[in-house]
Amino acid sequence: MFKIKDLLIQNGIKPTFQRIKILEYLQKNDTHPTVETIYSDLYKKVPTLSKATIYNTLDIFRKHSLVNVLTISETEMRYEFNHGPHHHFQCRVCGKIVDVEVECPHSMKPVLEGYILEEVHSYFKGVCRNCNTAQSA
Amino acid sequence: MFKIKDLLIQNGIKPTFQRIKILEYLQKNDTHPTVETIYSDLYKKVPTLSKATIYNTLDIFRKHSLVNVLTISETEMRYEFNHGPHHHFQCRVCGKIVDVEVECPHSMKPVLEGYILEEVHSYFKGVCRNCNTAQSA
DNA sequence: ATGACTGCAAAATATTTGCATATTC
DNA sequence: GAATATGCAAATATTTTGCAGTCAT
Repeated sequence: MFKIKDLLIQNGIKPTFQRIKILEYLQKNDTHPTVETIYSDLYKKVPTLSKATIYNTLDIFRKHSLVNVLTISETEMRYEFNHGPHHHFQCRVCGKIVDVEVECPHSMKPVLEGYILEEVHSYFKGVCRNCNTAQSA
Repeated sequence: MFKIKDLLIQNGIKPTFQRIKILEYLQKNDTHPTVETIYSDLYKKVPTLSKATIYNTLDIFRKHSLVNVLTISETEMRYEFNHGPHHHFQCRVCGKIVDVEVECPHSMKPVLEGYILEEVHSYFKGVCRNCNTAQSA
């Protein structure tokens, strides 16, 4: 029931109302939202919410690996609930970002001896099925 | 001798002094610079250069696939001369970005039927050899 | 009660735009 | 000479910061 709240406590993060709502939002929405989107959507339920709090909160979540930050967009950051390793595809037409499961060795280690590999990010761009079929029709 | 100039002409881009210098800079420097870095470095030789021109010029180059845009940094864009497909590694300590050759199938197609795949971006983060050995020493 | 969190507003940073001047062919 | 490119400065957009007031435990 209080999974999100417990998750915060487990990570040593004080479970305030705003933090719970923001993390809940990310868990429920796999849309990789911008800060602006999070703000607009949560504003309805949490009218006192400010963007500064969202930025601060996301930064804390990131440090605890509760959320991932995507740099896939060229103009602003996208955030997602951390539900394990996967990649992303952004549609050039509608702009939506979807998760992609890719089997990919990412065999960098043999190439770069002596390097410490900590993060692997991959993303793809193109046209999604919806926009593709819409154009063809 | 005028390879860069010819390259611009071939692409239907008017080869102005600024454009030649910017593209030359990117060809000679594989440091994946920011606009700020390009500006600081070129300012010495091209004192009249403005950042607006750099932004405009890079946008033109991008449209002609002469340069690639990297979103690997969370705060600003990085640019590189387009010398074929490869990936990137950014060091968490020194911030430098290096090219990485990775054999990776990126077998997304079987996963996302009906999608048009146009771009593949992959980047890695961690600690580079220099910073790694420096820390150990 | 106390220490941390929030919200506001201002600041900082990155990028884009409008327009007069300068440059290219 | 005509058209386009440049440079400046202002505008825009995103993210960060300082501080007074509020909230959770």
